[in-house]
Amino acid sequence: MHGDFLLGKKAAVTGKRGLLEDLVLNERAQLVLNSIIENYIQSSEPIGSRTLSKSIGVTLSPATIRNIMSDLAELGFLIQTHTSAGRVPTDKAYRFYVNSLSIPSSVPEQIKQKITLVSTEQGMQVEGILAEAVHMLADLTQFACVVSTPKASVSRLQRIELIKISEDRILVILVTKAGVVRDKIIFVTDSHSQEFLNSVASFLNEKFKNHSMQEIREKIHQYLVDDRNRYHELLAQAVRLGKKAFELNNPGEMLIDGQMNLLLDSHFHEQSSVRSLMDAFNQKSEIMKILDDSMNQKGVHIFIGIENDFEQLQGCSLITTSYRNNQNVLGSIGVVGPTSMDYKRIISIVEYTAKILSETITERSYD
Amino acid sequence: MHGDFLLGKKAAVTGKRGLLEDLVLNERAQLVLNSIIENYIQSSEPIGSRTLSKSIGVTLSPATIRNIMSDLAELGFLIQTHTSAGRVPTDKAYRFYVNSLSIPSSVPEQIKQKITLVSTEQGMQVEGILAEAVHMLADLTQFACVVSTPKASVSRLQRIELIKISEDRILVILVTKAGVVRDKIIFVTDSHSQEFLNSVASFLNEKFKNHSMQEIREKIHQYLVDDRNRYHELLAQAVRLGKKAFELNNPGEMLIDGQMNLLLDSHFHEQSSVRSLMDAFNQKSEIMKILDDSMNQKGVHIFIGIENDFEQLQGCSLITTSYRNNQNVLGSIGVVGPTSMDYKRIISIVEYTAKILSETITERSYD
DNA sequence: ATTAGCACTACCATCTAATGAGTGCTAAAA
DNA sequence: TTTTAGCACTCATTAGATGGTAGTGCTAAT
Repeated sequence: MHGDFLLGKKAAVTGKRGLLEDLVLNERAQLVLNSIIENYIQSSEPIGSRTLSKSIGVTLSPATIRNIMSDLAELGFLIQTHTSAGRVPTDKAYRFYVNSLSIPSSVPEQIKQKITLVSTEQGMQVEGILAEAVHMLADLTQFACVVSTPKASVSRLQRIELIKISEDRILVILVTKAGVVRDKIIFVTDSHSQEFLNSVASFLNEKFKNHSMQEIREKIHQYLVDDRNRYHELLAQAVRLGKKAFELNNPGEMLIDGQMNLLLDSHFHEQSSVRSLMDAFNQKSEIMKILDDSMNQKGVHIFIGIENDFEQLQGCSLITTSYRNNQNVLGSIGVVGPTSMDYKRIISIVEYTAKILSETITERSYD
Repeated sequence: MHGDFLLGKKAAVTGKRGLLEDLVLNERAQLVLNSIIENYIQSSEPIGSRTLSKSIGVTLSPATIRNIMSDLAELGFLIQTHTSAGRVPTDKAYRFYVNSLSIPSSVPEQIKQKITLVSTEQGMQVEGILAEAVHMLADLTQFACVVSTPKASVSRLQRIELIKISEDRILVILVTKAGVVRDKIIFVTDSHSQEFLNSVASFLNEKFKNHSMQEIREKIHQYLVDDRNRYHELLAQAVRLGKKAFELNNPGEMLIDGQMNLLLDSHFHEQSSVRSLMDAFNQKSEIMKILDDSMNQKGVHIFIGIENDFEQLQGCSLITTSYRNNQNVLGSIGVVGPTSMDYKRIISIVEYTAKILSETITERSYD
């Protein structure tokens, strides 16, 4: 309870780091900081000492709060837009705040009811379900939302079909266990009859059903290097066509929804930042990278402002988590919003949405 | 020839000052009007008599121009934002202007080079090509662009595949001649072996290949009402499954790109109009209707502001045209921008893009 | 250690010209 | 009769000036 001014002193002594690890001081400073953050999340306006002294639970005079704020500012948790303005939390502050959110807050029943995927009823495919999920998420959060489609490499084969289109073109249709249908055209130098393609397809189906694309590619590679297989006509052709058919050519798609929400959001009304942000969405690759990374780790991932490696996203925060079926992690879904978003709320919504999405997709999986 | 000299006609009818009835003056009024429009398209700022007197080719004093402008205003071609402001063209003026563009202006070589669809190289499908086309169009025009995917009803069957997913689910894959692959799941009450499904599929393929979906649906209907077919086991099942498989369940999709362009466009910076415009895009159905209509008529279609039946689009202009393969008109592609868009330029770009798109898709068609 | 008081800062909304681009009208010139 | 010059007028936009307000930092008293 005592030693409030130790805040600054201790900061100096400990090199401004051990400060908030100190229990006593920590509690009050933390209270003030969290209070500022939550106020700011609500109002989006700089918080002054007077305002805070009223809204905060404990009775602290504005002057006291000013002292604490001053220290917090010195530690880089708060900044002022100008000399006589209130304080605004920095990215560092949000990080601190988010870390302190130990118990994941539950989603209000009212919101839960909104998070349902109706697409199941129709004969809709995975892509459609994802589109619906990301749309719903955008609607609920009023931010931009992204979802990566299931990675081809991890998904396992349900069925392959080869359809002769012309003398040199074959349409390949891959159906994965996760319920994704992919089609692409491969070009061949020598013509095959549809009957022959059928036997190749059934050979491939037999050999590779239930294997992941990654595995299949590896096995095909083995066949290819094994010289003995040359003399088995069907096998040789199957391997040759299979190589092309399973070649990784779909780089993993990403669906975006709610970009407008950001444009209409007051936090992004500085023209320049909006432009580059939209470019970031158009480019896709960088955001894909983030989604891919978050696929491989459990739980919710939070990237706040400057923490983003991708420069154009350094003005926003990202909240992502993975979705899965009962077998594999398939992809990630996430929200892109201002750094001053309501983390508690958004995190819980993203989490819950991913859960529902996972359940829905599991239902639809072909196992 | 649209020689509708609205100007002259109306002037004659109203006996307006005798000024604009005269052919010579008429020409001059037209010159002034077109000059105002083209100036405004460039600058987006109200055009005053002094400015115009300088920029216009003919030497006319500001005072004279004021007189002409005053008349044009009275005829509803121009309005003033406030008493002492310059004049701004109305929708009626744009319509007049567009009608007077008799010779379709050609696309500059520089732009032509930009309008190429690279997707052909990869084994990309029609949907991908459309996405690329609409993206390119959005990039080039800096407006929002839409394209409708090929209508299922007119496209002809290349191949159908039935894949057993579970006891009660069958994955149907339809490949059309236009190169579109559609998949959907149908639910059945009694289980079939994959072998049986194969025979059903090959039966359907044999019977219906090259027929349009519309025709197929009709034929199936005939089979259904013909009682005799009940006793042919395969036929009966084929018809039953075929009915579900060919059921029109994809309402025709639409791809949108470049919505942001509108949001960043100064003409749409009044919050309210932006909102409703974006809602219009989200709704899709109304815009689809416009695209569908324009599919059935040749050439480029232009809808200026108030001419749009759809209220939320009455603040913009639409320019659409159809694309096709060598057999059928497949869909439409279009641009949505401010009424003050550079019609000459946009029209020619839309036209040329559709041409390239048609060529690309024709190449990829399975004929 | 906390707080009250005070001087100070900077933003913000409001008001007031001053400016300037534009008009309409009239009367003179072509 | 048509065109133009001239003039009075309108109204948006801009730049200063002003008072109010929300905030700070510092100091001295509690």
